[in-house]
Amino acid sequence: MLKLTRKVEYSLMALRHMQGKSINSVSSTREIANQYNIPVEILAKTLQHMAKVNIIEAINGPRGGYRIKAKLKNINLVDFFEKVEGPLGLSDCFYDSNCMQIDHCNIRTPIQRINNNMINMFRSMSVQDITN
Amino acid sequence: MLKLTRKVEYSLMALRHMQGKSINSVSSTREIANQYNIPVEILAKTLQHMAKVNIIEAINGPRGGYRIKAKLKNINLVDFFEKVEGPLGLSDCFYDSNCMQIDHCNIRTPIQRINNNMINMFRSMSVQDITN
DNA sequence: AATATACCCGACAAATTTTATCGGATATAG
DNA sequence: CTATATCCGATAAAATTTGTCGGGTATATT
Repeated sequence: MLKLTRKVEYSLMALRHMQGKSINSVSSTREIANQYNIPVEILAKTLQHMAKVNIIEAINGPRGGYRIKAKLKNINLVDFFEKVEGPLGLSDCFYDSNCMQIDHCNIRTPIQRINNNMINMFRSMSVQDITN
Repeated sequence: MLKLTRKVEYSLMALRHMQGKSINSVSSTREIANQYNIPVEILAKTLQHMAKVNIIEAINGPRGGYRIKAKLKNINLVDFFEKVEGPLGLSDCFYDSNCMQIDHCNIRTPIQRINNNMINMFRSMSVQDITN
């Protein structure tokens, strides 16, 4: 409960890796996977996804790879988590409402308060705060 | 990702339910399960567990049930989550370290910072803040 | 043009975690 | 005695997360 997924972790690790390199150099999937002991195919998907949502960009062909495209300083953690993993929320009922308890639930409002606190906390941090 | 489990939700719902009743009256598993549309057997286990960690206490026999035992005001959410669900942490590596990446990981420290923020946030709220 | 390297992507499979069920036990009020 | 309620380990089902496979496209280099 309350854990990051590997997909998010791998994404952050890759971003941090790329950020340590000069601006125009690229990092290949294999290079990153080897260095951090990540299964190549999983990392490949993860990076493809980050490219699709424009956080990084892909350079095809030999000597290709990925490099950072977005300004990491301008992406807060809520945006990042949602781009990588989908909607955020301590309970599903805050974004998708077919819950058996919906009519009887007596803790929806209080949990929403905690949820808001959590969201605010994540929104106050940028991806760069982590990859730096 | 970052969701509460049903066990935690059911626990909070039950506590809130009990808190709405007079001090010495008890609530049976069946009563709570019916009212909030929770599978009886699951709720039974959940309540048994809460009794074992002394948050509530069980009264056996007919006309028995559970009632609140601890001062909910004095239990912060970190303690509560850990009593109900076990250790808390955005990544396993903060409490159990057999991770393949441990020697290569480049985001351990930054994630620990977020983790601390989250923990502090939860520690600043009591169970009573939710059940009231 | 051929080749080797690297990204692209859908479908599927394994593993893990969460959620739920079953069966039979003990305690006690009436 | 009996009915109601808690107790509890074992197991099964469901959902989610994590990982694999197979075949594709793009392009730098020779």
